Amino acid sequence: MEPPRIILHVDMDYFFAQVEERENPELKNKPVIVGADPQEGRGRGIVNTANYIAREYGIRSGIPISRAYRLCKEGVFLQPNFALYEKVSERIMKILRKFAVKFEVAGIDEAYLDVTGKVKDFEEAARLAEKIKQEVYDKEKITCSIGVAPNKLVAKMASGRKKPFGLTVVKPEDVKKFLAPLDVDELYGVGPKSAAVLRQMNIKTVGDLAKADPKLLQKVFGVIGPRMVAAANGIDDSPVVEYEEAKSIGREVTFNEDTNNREIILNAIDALSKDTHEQLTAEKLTFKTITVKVRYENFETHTHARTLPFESDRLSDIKDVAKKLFAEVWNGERKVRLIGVRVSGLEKKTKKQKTLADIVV
DNA sequence: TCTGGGGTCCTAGGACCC
DNA sequence: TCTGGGGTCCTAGGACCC
Repeated sequence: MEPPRIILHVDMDYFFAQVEERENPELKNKPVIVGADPQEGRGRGIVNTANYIAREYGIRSGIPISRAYRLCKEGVFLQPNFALYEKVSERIMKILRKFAVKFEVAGIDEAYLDVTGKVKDFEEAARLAEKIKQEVYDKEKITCSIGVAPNKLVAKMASGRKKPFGLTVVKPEDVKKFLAPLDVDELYGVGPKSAAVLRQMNIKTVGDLAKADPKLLQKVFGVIGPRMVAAANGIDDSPVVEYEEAKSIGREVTFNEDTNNREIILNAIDALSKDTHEQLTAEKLTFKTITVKVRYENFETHTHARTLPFESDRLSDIKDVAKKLFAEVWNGERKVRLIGVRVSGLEKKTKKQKTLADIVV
């Protein structure tokens, strides 16, 4: 028998708002909401993070900023300062990395650490997790919560159980009884749509899902059906991986007001193409496929894509094709809420690729 | 109540090739 | 005279995650 892996999931507590509190301690006793500009209740967009005081008003990540404003007019509403959060995040990741045998960044405020072999058992892992929490706090004055478990899935589910500055350890023999009472929509990978279908099948808790017939779920959900049953049983072999190449890069904007002004939309496509191209250049990547995304005022969303007969690194290819694609789908009248540009079919740049694009054009 | 912006993975149909 | 089977690429849409 293989010894169990020991995986930590580190999750910064209410990260964006906590960084803002650290920069400006006066915020600590106030409801702080980081997200889109509320514009006195007319603003678009959503709440990114709210501190615990704001949560007492019913404010949560993901709710419309206009609703958050109505719930708490006296709150401190801040627009996200991503450059700052990224700097803080990088420093914290550097601290975390040195404790791990294998290390994986999972977004700006989360990471997985595989510490198998570095600690002898889950008791020692728990002591290590406490040490990590303390060091992050001492050096960066940011609290985080940690889940310790035999795999990433359970570690992730565990880190959110006690917050803030919490630690939850789930030993291999306790995995099933840890998961079973949770509501089915709390399982990683089960969103609102799947949860609604599961509830109709009378599968309400993760324990119910663990006992369900994988064949039946495969009929209803396809390949993710049996995977959901495995997850409900706490089974997850996915490794902690250091880094993976991006498969696509893109930018999108929601307009302040829905618009059918061609010039405004085309200017936005120019700007989005330029931003996308800058990242592409920075990462020395070429692309083959350009995709335009259009969302109308009723939230109806369409994508339209074209693949080039060659690998390109040129901004003009993104702009020209994106505009052409947009012209092909837009009737010139419908009001547009969001426009997006994305490139995929990415390859690391090599010397010789350039010539092919030059021959074709 | 009115729904951001960055992504990933899966499905399904059609074109095309052997 | 009724029209295989497998594989890959492309496109569009949808669920999900942070």
